[in-house]
Amino acid sequence: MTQKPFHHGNLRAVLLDQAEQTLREGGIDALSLRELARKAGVSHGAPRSHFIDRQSLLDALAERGFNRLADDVEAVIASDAEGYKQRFRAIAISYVRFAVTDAALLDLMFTAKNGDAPEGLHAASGRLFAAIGDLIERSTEAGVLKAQDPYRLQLLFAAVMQGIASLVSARRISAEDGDSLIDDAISLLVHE
Amino acid sequence: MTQKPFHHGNLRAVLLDQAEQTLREGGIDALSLRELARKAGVSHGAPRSHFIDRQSLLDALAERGFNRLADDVEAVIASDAEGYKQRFRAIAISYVRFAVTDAALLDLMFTAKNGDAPEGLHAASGRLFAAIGDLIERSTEAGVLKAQDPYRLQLLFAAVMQGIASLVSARRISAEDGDSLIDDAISLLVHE
DNA sequence: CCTAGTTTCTAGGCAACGTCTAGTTCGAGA
DNA sequence: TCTCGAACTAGACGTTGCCTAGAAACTAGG
Repeated sequence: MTQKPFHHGNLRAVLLDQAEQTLREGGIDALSLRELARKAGVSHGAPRSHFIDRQSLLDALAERGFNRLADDVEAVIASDAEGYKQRFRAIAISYVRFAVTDAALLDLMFTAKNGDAPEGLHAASGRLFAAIGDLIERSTEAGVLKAQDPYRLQLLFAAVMQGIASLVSARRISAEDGDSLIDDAISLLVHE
Repeated sequence: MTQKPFHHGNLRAVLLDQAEQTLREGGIDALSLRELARKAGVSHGAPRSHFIDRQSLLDALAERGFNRLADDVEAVIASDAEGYKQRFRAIAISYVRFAVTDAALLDLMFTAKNGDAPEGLHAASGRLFAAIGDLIERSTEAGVLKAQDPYRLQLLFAAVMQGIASLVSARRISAEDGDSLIDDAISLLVHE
């Protein structure tokens, strides 16, 4: 019978995983540091060694979310197999799927904190937008975009995705309608 | 010297106004029922007569938000003076301005509660989307829209606005960039 | 191997909050 | 005028985030 070691050794990662799960099941109101500690089998003060604040935990969660989304987008871009239109579509679908399965986390990611975001979070969100910008740039060179200014188009694409995700996440439209909207939007933005 | 009456008489409205103000200044984390009661000069249990829950207060706030936005949109539609493009633009600008000044409230409005929303809230959000749908319909008859299915176009327009508002509200883009994005988006959707 | 220093975790305490309940005050209708 | 329900008070309970002192365990440098 192995006895519980004093040092957990992996607490930070465990807390983040559990927090993400809780966020998925019960939303942000269900997320409490003490409850997280309880589930991890540590004392209520233990999380403080890894997250000075509740907000600091939320920031770390948002950062992970951005990185996961950026990974998806970069993977799509890296797969040169399909055409540009298909790649835009794949990105948008990833985005909406994320919005469906992790609505509360997406909220967290796009809720402006008072003042400024910590460095890691800012970098992670930058990764996502840079990846989108990259695809836009390549598409511009390929001449398949219906607009001129790449930066503004990048913002517009991000806005459309974020908007669809927001409506789906708020249950205002179904995930299927979300997919239809993606097709509509991409048809307006990209010709192939 | 008039003595403080036992019955406040207007407590519900006062609480809502103060809550909206607090939301504007400190975000949702700064919103507490007890603090609201303190500012209103009533006991900490008084709000319970009007809002059984904290969530019930938030729902009421979201409902007011939707109604205010719907009022704006309906007012724009009612003013037949300008062309359709200008009216779409005016609506979108109202939307983004709302997102800037009441970011936390907009978050509240588009955050899916677990389960279903109360009747009043659902009706209020329906008003907003119906108003937008109305303008879309009229524009379709006038033949100034670049897409076919009115319902999907309504959703797309809503998604674009919500997306721009979301990015602005999250401070990811400036309000000025938001206005530029509106022009870009409307150019794609409407010709005149 | 051992020891000093640092990180991780425990344990206890504090103020604030949401919620519940019993009882009080007021106003409006029979 | 009486009654009854709505609005409000006051006190309590459990939970939370945050703080602090100190114990435990890992990590280097000798």
